[in-house]
Amino acid sequence: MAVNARIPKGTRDFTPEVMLRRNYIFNTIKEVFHQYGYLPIETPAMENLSTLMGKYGEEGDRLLFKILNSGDYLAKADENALNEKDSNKLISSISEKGLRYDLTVPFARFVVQNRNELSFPFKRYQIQPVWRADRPQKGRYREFYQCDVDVIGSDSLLNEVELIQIVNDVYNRLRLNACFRINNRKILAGLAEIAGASDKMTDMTVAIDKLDKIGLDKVCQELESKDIATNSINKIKEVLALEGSNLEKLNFLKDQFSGSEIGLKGVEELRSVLDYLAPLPIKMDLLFDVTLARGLNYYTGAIFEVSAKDAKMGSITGGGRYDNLTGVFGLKDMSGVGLSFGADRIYDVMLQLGLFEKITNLDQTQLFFVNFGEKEANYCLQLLTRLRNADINAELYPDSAKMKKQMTYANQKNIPYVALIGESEMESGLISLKNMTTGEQQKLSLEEVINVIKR
RNA sequence: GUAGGCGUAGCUCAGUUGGUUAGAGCGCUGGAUUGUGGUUCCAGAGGUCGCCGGUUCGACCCCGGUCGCUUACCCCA
Repeated sequence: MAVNARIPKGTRDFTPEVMLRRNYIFNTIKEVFHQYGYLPIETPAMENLSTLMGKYGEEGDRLLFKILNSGDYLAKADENALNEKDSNKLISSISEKGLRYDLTVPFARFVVQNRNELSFPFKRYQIQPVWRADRPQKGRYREFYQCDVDVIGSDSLLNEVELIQIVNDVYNRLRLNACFRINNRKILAGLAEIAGASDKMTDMTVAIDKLDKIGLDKVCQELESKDIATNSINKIKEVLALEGSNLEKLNFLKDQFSGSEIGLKGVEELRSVLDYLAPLPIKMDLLFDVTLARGLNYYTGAIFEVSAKDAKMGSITGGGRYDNLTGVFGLKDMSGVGLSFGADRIYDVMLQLGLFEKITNLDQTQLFFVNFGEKEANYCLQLLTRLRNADINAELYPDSAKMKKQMTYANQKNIPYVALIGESEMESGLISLKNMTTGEQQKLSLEEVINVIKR
């Protein structure tokens, strides 16, 4: 009985065709990162569960993939938990490792562990898969890639500015129209403060984050259900109704926050960032959005979220500033800011918008040699070496199969040129070169072939 | 964890108020074309209708269960 050839739910295989496109995205992102002085790191797929647990909230713990201990793990299992069938209690005695849930927490662990090797501010990027055990749906996978870029060890707002420029550059290069929304956790804290609901800040942000999805009435309902006072809700409503330009909104909030130090700080931070950016060429929309909250609790300053303007998809990039991410690992006063590009969603959006069609991919085979037989194949090997030395991707069909079969192969691989070398070509020293797009064919010397393909 | 939708050829899907031989397009294989792919024409292969059980003279169709996929909610890239 054959084993079912399947992969786990929410995971994917990537064919060569898909990988060429994915690499185009990854390479574009990397090039921009390099331009701004960020360098790559990698961390292991698995971390100790103690590193991961408790960093993403209760929901996050549930969504962590845990790795069963090696060996006879049941021998050391907590017997009480086992008898009571209490999974949560059992975990710590049978599993001590888990797959990473994002790249930010492993990065914080990395910074603390390697602090003596690093020079600060430390600018790194990291492009690796992460895993989440939630239910897959549109644009959501159980294994997906994040492209994180962070700078840690500097609280300068120039870092925020730089990251916004990076996002702008990446989406310009990918020809994707982006809408960059920005807010500041301190503004949300200020809002909670002037509404007299400071203790309910998390509930408040979670609720108002849903404004564009469920509408104002439902948001107020949710606020009520969280025991937030009616006059607080009215105050919050007033701010949510805010319209106008980014600066108009900031000015309005400045007045509102006269009694909130933290709120004013948030307004000033955001204003500085926008002031820095004003004279710079930013093509994407840049929108101050008071309703932007973002779930992760470790953000303390700016928060960002980017969506594609022409496609229906969740956010394709997100991030923010965190003042104390390394604190839990014993390193205080390390402010950092960063964001993460969701490569899989970017891919889905670009596919949806047909943006891959214009990309000519240089990674593919450029010249294909038909195999006419033993003698001819031997002759081709010499030519292939010279072509590859001239930086031309070239291959020879391994069997002297029927011409039709070989041509079909070249066609399906989308190879633009085919070389035919039989007896007459070997005698003349020329190559019959067929252009697979136009169907034209001519006899050329090797040098001429190189020139035609390089053109 | 909650709630919907869908499982028929390699892929995308049609189908029958339950009736004997289950269809299309694309793809695949062969031929027209033994030194020419893509286009065109001709021919062909390929399905226990997800699985198990029930109702029925008879089930791809109806019912129950089960597995798988998918969408939305929570949450999130």
